[in-house]
Amino acid sequence: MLVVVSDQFMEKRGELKTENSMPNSTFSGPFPANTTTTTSYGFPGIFDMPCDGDKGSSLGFIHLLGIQDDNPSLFDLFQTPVIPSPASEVVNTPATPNSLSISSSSNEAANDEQNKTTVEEEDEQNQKKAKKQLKPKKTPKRPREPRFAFMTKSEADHLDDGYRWRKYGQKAVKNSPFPRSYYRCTTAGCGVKKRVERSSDDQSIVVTTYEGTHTHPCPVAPRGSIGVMPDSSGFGGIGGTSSFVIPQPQFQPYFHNSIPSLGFTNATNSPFPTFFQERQFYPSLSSSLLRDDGLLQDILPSQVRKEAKPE
DNA sequence: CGCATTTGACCTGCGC
DNA sequence: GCGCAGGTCAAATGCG
Repeated sequence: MLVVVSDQFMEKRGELKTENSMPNSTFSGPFPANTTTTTSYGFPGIFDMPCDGDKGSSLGFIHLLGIQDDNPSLFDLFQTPVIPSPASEVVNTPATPNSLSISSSSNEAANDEQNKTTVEEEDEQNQKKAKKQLKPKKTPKRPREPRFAFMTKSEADHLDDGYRWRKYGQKAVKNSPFPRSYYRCTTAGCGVKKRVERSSDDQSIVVTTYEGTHTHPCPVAPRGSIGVMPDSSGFGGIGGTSSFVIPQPQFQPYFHNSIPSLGFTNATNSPFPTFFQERQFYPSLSSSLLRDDGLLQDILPSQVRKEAKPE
């Protein structure tokens, strides 16, 4: 089971406070196949994610089971790109990029009280200060990149999505026994980041948040991913896969009335999740999905379903 | 040796 | 202003 959520939706709806407000448990499945779930964000939709639980690694592929069509929140928003307004985002940006020096001053003040420090310690502190000061000034607060947060049921924390990531940090998360890991795309010039953490409510659920958009093609075509499988059932052939095409967290007019092209998942920098594109390409699909209990079985060939859900 | 990961320190934003 | 928590940096370390 997987639920995808973009904070742009939430922000547009004014329901996103902080990322930590993500009510993980709200998204936890399984959802009955014919049930529309509305999250606390007012984000209705049903997604199904067959998982490769045996291998503990990851994901087979993503199913968009349906979106409540009479609710504008998701589908309409997907069709209506919500590019964060820099003006609104940067309104409160301090005009002083000197915060670093200010902070250094306070450090010096603090150091003044520590007259017992040895020469070595002072040198070390000076070196640290110098090192800090050598850092390029922090750029003014940037508008936050569009983000996708989604949950996957997996024993593996870091899912192979075809891109190469470097872990650059890990932090303990308040009210959660599990740390949050921070990854950055290793491709030069690509500033996409992602955070990975386990749900404190269900440790089998991994919450992954992507931020930014890849500026390059996927360097490694995920094995058996949606994009590379010849099976064009629309939801990708699967079977023993351990990776998938990660959604590209971007909202672009690209989707609006775009011409369906089944080549969209060719591991390129396609700006949007495959399954959302699918949704866009077949807008009538989910309507029927939601009105009957066909759902997955209506979408997928029986053979694929069998592979997807070996249980 | 080069690259990835770990981890403690630091920076920053936000709420009180 | 202060403290807290999230996010990032970068040196140290590990690994192939």
